[in-house]
Amino acid sequence: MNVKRGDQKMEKEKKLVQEITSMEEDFAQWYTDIVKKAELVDYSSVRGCMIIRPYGYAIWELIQKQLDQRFKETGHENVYMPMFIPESLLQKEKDHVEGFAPEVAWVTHGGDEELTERLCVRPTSETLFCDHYSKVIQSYRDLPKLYNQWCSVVRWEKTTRPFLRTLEFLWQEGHTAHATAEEAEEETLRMLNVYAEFCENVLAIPVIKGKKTEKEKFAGAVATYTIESLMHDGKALQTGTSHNFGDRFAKAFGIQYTDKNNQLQYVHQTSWGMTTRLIGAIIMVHGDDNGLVLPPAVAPIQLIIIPIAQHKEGVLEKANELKERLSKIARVKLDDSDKMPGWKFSEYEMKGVPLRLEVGPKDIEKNQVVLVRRDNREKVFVSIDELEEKVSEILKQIQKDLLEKARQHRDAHTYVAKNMEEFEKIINETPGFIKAMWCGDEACETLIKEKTGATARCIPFEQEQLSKHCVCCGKEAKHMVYWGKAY
RNA sequence: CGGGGUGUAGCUCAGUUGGCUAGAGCACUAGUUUUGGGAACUAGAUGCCGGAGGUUCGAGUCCUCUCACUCCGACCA
Repeated sequence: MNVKRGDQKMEKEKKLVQEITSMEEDFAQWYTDIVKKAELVDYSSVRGCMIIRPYGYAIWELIQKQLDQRFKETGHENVYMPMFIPESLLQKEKDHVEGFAPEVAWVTHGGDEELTERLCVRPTSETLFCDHYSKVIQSYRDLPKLYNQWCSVVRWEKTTRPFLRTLEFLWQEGHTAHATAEEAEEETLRMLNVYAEFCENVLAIPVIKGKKTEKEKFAGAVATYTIESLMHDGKALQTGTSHNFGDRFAKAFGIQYTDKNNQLQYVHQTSWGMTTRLIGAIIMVHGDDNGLVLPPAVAPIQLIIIPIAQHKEGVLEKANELKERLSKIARVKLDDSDKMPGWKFSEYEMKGVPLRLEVGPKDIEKNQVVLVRRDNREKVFVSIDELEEKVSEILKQIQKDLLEKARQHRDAHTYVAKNMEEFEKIINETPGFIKAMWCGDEACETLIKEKTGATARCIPFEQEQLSKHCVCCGKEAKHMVYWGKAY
C-alpha cells in the first residue's frame, strides 16, 4: 500500500481509502486488497489454496442456491461422485486425459501401503459420470439422465490467485446423457442460457454468448459454448461453459442403450460448469476504490443498520425495531458495536453492502431514517412509515443499475479491428474486447496470440459482418470473433 | 515453469559498521468520556525476526539452501 506523504490534513482525509490500493494505480493489488480486507478469504498453509471465510462463503451459498434452483427447474437432479478416479478410468478418453494430465494430483499411498493403482484427485468428473452411466443406462426409457453435482475439484496450477485460480476450487458440474445428438445440443444451449440469465439477473454481469474455437474448446468435447464477461481492467473472464460431447465419451466408455427399434445406440452427452471464480468476477466487475460492491441478489447483508449516538435513550431500541421489521423483506444486520459510526460506514462499504441505514436521535424525532446506496453514495431521507417499500425499491434499483453500469463499461471497452495494426494498437492502448473477422484458420489464431497476447474468447451467436477479410491474413473471413486478454 | 519484489507483534513497518533484555504506530483487552465519515485518555497483553544449515566469542543483521506470499510472462475454470 502506498501512503502518500503530504500534510497532516491530507493524510487524514485520505485515510478512509488507504487500506485499499486504487484500481488505477495497480489493479492486481487492488484485487488482492479487496479479497483480504472484505474478509472473503484468507491464505492457507498450502500453496495456492485459500480459506473461504464466512462472508465469502455466504456469497457462494447465495450463488449456489439460486443456480441450483434453476437446475431443478430445468429437470436436473443432484448426485455425488467420489473424489478419486482410478488412473485406468481417467485414461479411457484420449483427448480428455491429455488435456488434464499436466495438472492432476495423484494419491499413491493408503496409510503406509502403496496402492496397486494410483488414484487421481478429480480435476473434473466426466470419467466418473461416464463409468456410472455405462452401468445404469440400458434402454431409451432410461434417458435422458440429467445429473448435477456440487463439489470441489483439484487442478495443480502453477500460478494462483484467490477465486480466479486456486489449486482446489468449488463448483458445480452438470453431466447429462441423451438419446440423440439434437437433444444433447439442445441441452448444451439450454444450460448456457441458464448461465447467461443467471449472470445478468443475479450477478448483474452482462455476458457475450458464443462458441469456443477448436483451439480453446474443452479437452474431449465436440463443441464448447461459453459466456464471456469483461472485467473493469479490460481483461476478459470466461464466466461459464457448456460442452457438447457428442458420442465421443459414450464410445470410449461404452454407454449404450437399446432404442425403440431394438437397436443398440450410443448416448450423446453434455457437461457444464460454474465455479467460485464467479466471486472473482463480481469483485472485478462491480468493485471500486472503496472496496467491494455486491449486487443485492448475492449480498449476504443487503442492508446494514448503523445507529448514531447509540448510547442515547431510544436509539438502539429503534434500531432493533427497524431490524425486526426489515428482516422480513431483506437480509439485514444491525451493527451495535461501540465502534465509531464513521468507522462502520467505511467497513461496510469495503464489504460491499448495497444499502446502509443510519438512525440517530434527530431521525427518531422526525420519524425518519437515512438510506445511503453503496454503488453511487446517493443519500435519501425516508419516513419510517414507508420504509419497507422504499428499501425493497432501492435494492431492486441497485441490482438494475449495476447491470446497466457494467453493460455500459463493457460496450465502451469493446472495439473493432480491421487489421493487425489496429488490433495491436487497441490491445496496447485501450484494453477490452476486440471484435474482428477471422478466416477460421488456427494458424491465424496462434499468430494473433503471439503478437498481441489476446486469445479468441468466442465466436458470438450474434454475428456481425465487419469486413470480408480476416484481420490477420486478409483471406476470406468466416466468423466475427471476440478477442481479448483473459484471466 | 522462467523473471522481479517481499518475509521482524494480528496489520504496516523501523532496527546503525554484526554487540547487552528486539522497537513504533495501528489493531487487541479493561475502564472512563465520546458517537451524523475510520474518537480521546489511562492501564495492560502481544514475538521460533518465514524455516534449515553455516561463518563468528556473539547473527534480526553476513553466506548457502529452502519455503511461502506477491507481481509480470508461458498453461488452465
